[in-house]
Amino acid sequence: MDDREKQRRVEVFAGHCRDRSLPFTSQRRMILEAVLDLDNHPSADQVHERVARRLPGISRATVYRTLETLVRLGVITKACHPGRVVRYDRRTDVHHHLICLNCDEVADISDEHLDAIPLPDTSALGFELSDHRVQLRGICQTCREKEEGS
Amino acid sequence: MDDREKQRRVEVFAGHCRDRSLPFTSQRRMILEAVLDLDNHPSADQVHERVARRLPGISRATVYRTLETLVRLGVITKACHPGRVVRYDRRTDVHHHLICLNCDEVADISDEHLDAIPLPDTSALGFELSDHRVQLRGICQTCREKEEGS
DNA sequence: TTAAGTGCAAAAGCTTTGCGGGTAG
DNA sequence: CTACCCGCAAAGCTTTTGCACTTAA
Repeated sequence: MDDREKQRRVEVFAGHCRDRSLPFTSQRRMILEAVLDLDNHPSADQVHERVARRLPGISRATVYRTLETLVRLGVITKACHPGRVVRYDRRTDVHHHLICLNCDEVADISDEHLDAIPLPDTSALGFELSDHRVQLRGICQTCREKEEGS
Repeated sequence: MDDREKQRRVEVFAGHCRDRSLPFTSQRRMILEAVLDLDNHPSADQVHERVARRLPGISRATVYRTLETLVRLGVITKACHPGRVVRYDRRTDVHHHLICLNCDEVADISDEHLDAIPLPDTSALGFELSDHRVQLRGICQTCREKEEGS
């Protein structure tokens, strides 16, 4: 992500903080910047590792708490995947995922046809629909190469 | 799931065991039956709790190991969701999920239009596509009622 | 000033692993 | 017989929580 877009996203977060009278701390800013730098749907620990390069004393607890705050404010999202750790996604727009059923990795993919599919009416179920994601499930290149090698 | 369908699924698993010379133990059969009984994308611990009703001595380790075996054989699947525990899905056919962004719960939904959407060509990315799922994201009825109440 | 955030350390929750004994085929 | 599974307990990871101190506004 280029610096201009990153700066814009940080400003959006700063605005949310002002609106809600929440302190805009340097830790929070750096945690958001770290998520925006990472394009691999990082776990909290991977975010912590990256932030710690710039701010060596930062606590894991702060990273865990801040990531949940960012999700609650809608600044970032959680990625849906089959694994056992929470993973975050810097993207908040409609996009889709390639999911490897062998290693559980998630990669982004954009496709305008998938963006435009007609969604069913879920109001009868009491479900308030906001948006959608398509998961394309299969085997990633890395895992295929490993299988061939073995 | 009705008993006939359950019986059929158990037979499919028994066949896989015969093909691969794997022991078809009573623990394995009861663990599969428990997953087939549960329609809420249960965690390993929820499966363990249900199996333990019929087989009080069963170990958590056996449940964890057996669920992974069932996934590897393609008898059940893992559900993709935003939470921090692994959750299993008795369904192996194409279907879709309602995902609550508030409580992370997953509910099944079937829709023939979503089943039939055109999938992009991922071969250029080295990704071998097998199938797809659509995640419909929003707020579930339970969470909406809680919000109104507060 | 003060409400909220931060760091630390301990606790809690989920999952995996090593091992001795048991069992399906 | 023999390879594989089972139960147990301990270890390993990820995430949450309580508390004293610090800080943004």
